[in-house]
Amino acid sequence: MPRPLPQTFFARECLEVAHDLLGKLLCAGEVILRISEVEAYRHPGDTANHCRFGKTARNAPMWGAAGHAYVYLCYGMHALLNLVTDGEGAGAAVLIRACEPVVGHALIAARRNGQVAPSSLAGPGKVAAALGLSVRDSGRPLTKREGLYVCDAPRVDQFLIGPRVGVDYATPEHRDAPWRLALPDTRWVSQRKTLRPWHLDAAAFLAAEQRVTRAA
DNA sequence: CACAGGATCGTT
DNA sequence: ACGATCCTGTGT
Repeated sequence: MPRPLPQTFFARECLEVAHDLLGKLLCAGEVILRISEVEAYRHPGDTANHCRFGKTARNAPMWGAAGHAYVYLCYGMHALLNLVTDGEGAGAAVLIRACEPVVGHALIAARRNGQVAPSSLAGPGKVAAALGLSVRDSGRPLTKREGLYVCDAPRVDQFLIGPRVGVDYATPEHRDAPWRLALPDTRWVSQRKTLRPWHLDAAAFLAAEQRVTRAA
């Protein structure tokens, strides 16, 4: 049986963790999903970040230690799953936007209108629904062999990048930042049109974007 | 396949 | 008021 990734995996810079999460396995009870699309919500200076106005009851888990879930309700009806990164007090997390089904198709279908197709797992609200998560799960640790946890899988070198979805309220710099990452060659992604291939290696991408962070 | 519109509620 | 959204219906 797979073993949960340790807290040290999550306790790194948000965008680096976001890239590393592509292809990893998300496990919750009888369901296992392969992560195919993520978004990085970085330091509090990121004006798209829920932590941009400081600590509140809702976003408290995001300000805590890495390796915990931050689940919140969007548009009054959708639970969205984030994995907290960086160090305590950073206020950074990775939003899980899409996954491929691996194990538990019947249960996934039952939670997703009876269907398991790309359109039923591409979108952050759909992923949380397929995993059976709700806002009650916010703040739970990701490092125990129970509840929700992440298992290792090979790191991907080829990936797509693009702007994050639905953050028009942020400053232009953060609205346009390519902090949305996805697997190439999979149908299990949302909003593919605004994604483009990154042709250099991952280290070059991370180095360029870390520079943006430091300048901000 | 692309778009428009409604659902629905915690947070600010 | 307003979302880090989804589903359904309509029209190509």
